[in-house]
Amino acid sequence: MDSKEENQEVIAILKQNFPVFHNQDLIAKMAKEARWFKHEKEEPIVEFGEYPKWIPLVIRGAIKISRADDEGGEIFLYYLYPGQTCAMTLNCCMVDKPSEVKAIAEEGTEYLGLPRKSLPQWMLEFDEWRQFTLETYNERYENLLATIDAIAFQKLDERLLNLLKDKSIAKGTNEIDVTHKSLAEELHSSREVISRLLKQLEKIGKVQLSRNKITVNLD
Amino acid sequence: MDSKEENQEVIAILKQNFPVFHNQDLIAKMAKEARWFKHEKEEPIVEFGEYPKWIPLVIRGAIKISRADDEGGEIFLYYLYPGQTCAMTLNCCMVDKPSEVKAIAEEGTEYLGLPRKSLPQWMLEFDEWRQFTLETYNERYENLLATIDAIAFQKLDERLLNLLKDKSIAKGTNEIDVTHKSLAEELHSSREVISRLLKQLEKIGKVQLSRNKITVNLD
DNA sequence: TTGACCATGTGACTTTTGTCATATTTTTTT
DNA sequence: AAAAAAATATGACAAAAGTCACATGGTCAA
Repeated sequence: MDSKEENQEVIAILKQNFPVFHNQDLIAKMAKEARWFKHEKEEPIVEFGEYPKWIPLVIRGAIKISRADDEGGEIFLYYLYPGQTCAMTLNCCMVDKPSEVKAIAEEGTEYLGLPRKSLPQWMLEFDEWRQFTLETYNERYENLLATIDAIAFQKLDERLLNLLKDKSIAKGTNEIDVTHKSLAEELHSSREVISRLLKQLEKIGKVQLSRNKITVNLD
Repeated sequence: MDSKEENQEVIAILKQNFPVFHNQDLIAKMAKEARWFKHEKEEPIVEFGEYPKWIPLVIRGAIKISRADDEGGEIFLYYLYPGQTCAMTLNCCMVDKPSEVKAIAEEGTEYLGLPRKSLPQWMLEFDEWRQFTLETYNERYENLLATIDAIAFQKLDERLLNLLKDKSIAKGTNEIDVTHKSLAEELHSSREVISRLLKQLEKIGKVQLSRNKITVNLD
């Protein structure tokens, strides 16, 4: 396939996953300057403190965004799904500052990376791009508020069940491959506690447990 | 004082508090269209679910932003100080949606309200305004991350002390007029627990307690 | 000044969560 | 196959935070 055909395909994929964009000129520029990224499951995409150079337009899979503290503590924030991008990265790219969050591919994930140097120009030139930027900020702001609600107002068992439901959505199946240990890390809790709560959830029929796998009952 | 002189004064105050803005044209438009707001201590500025019509450029005092859940629960998010504006309001005004947070004057507070209808035009016209918008989003995003860090990683006594220090900064004095009850609400805890923790903090010399007043020792 | 209403203090107890120790089972490595 | 590593289970206990009950003392209005 020659480069022109390839470009046509990128444009098609962009249009399919980001129907927000209509402006042909903008779409052409995005397709032309974008680089294609693939990440395997569990692969780190952006580390805490790293300077992102590409804004990810998610095409397939899900990206897990989480926050880390000084002593290896971690807490899950939210997922990025196809059709979305990351406000944090957007911001980092606009002002060239290090990321305050960590991004990991939750599943096999593909995204189009837009180079940061193009942003200022697009910001000036395209109303659609400004609109997209604002909506992205807005969505992430809401995600963070939802996270705060969860930590401040919910008990651990409730948060655990919600996390499992989130993962089920992120993976597109109710069979989730996780260990109790990794769940504990994402909720900033301890393995034993999570094991116990999972047992309780199993007892009341919300989940089924097996080794390295949890099946969520979506009602 | 005639309206032209008054306008000159607004311009001076704007420049003084928001040195980010240099563009005379933008400053003139802001001054012309802004409305002046004053709020007494404890006065509500924006309720949860309300549609804000004015973007506040804080001139004096401090605005407390907090989040509420369905059952009257509440949690403090952050303060807005002179020279700042509210990303949430900015967003609400851009897309005309209800506020997801609550704003209350922590002290006697004054701000310039910019009418939402002017935003789209300024966004197109002024590079400085775009820049200011982005920086505002960025700051609020960082505030929320800091809040999440606090709730997820810190214990209640640490959060309590930090809240008192924040208030001390917001009020510009280390003598704070608060009741244990209101502190408990802001931290989404209970009055008795806060009373006990305050006693402990007093014992180790971090604060002095008296009725309706707490003196913070800043070291 | 008397009673109503706050704000605060405190003991006793519960719930939730975290920690430690130890056991069992499965998987992987050698 | 034996040893090591990883995942899970579980009891006992500790710490953090929440709840209930009740006491005390200040403030303010009638």
